[in-house]
Amino acid sequence: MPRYRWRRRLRGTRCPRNISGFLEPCLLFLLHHHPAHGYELLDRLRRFGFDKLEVDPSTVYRALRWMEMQGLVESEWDFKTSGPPRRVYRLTEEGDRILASWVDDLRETSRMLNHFIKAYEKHMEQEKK
Amino acid sequence: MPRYRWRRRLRGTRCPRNISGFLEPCLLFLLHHHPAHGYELLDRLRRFGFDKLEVDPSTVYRALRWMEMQGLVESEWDFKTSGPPRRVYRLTEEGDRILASWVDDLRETSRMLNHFIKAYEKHMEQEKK
DNA sequence: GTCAATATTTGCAATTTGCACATATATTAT
DNA sequence: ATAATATATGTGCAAATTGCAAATATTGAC
Repeated sequence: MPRYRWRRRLRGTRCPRNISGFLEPCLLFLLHHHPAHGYELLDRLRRFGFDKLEVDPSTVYRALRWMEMQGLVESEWDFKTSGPPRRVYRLTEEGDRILASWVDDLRETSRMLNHFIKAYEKHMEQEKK
Repeated sequence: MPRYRWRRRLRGTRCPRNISGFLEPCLLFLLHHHPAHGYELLDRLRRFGFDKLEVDPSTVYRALRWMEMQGLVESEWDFKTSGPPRRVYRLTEEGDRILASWVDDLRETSRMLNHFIKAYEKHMEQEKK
C-alpha cells in the first residue's frame, strides 16, 4: 500500500502533478538560449515557473547525463571559472529536433488535461441548475 | 540506464505524457455522473479522450481499490446482471471534496505546462527574425 | 464443446523519483 | 587558522509507480 507522493498536500496549497518527460524538454529549451551548466539550469528552472514543483538536483543532473548519452546535448568541463569545475552543456542539432517533437507531445498532453478540466467545469455548472 | 517508456515514439505519432495523479480525478469525475464498475469506467475513460494514452486495466482497478481505502469511493458487488459479478463504485462526499481540490491541482499543472509551451513558441518566433 | 466478450485481480519486473549523503572548490565570517 | 556557507556534481538506495502477462470466472454465440 504505497503512500503516493503527489497526494501529500497541506490544506490550502496547490500540488501540481509531475508530468513524465517534462523536465527534459524544459532543459533543452533553456539550453536553446545558450550553453549552461547543471547548477545554473537548476536555478533557471526554479525561476521559470517551477517554484511550486520542487526540482531535485539529482533529477536534473541525471536527465542531462542521459540526454548526452542520447546525443541531444554535449558537454565540456569548465575549469576557468572560480569555484568547483562545471560541466557545461550545449544543445546539439539532434537535441533541437527532438525538442520540437517533445513540445508536440506536450501540446497533446495539454489538450488532454484541458479537455478534462473543461468537462469538469461544464458538468459542475450544470449541477448547480 | 533506463529505457524511458515515454520516449518510445513512432515517427509522426504524438506521445502524450503521463501525469501522475491524473487517472484518479478522472475516475472520480466519471463516478460523479453515476455509479459504475471498473470495466465500464475503463471503457468510458478511453472514449473520453485517452485514446492516445492507453489505459491499462490493472491501473484502473488498483486506483479504484486505493481510493476506496481512502474513503473517496464505496463499492458493492452486483450479481444480478449477466456475466461475471461487477464491483460497482459510487462517489462519497469525501471523494467529491477531494475531486475539487485535485482539479485545482490539475489547473496548476496546466498553467505550468502552458507557460512552457507559450515560452517555447515565443522564443522560436523570435529566432526566425 | 469451444471461442469470444465481459469482469476483476494478482505477480513481477522495470521504470522513475525522492532523499540523504559524499565530494570538492572558493569565499566570507569569526 | 578554521569554521561556515555557497557553489557544483554526482552516487546509492529505498520507495513509488507502471506495464505486461497471466489467472480466474461467468455468460452467450456458434
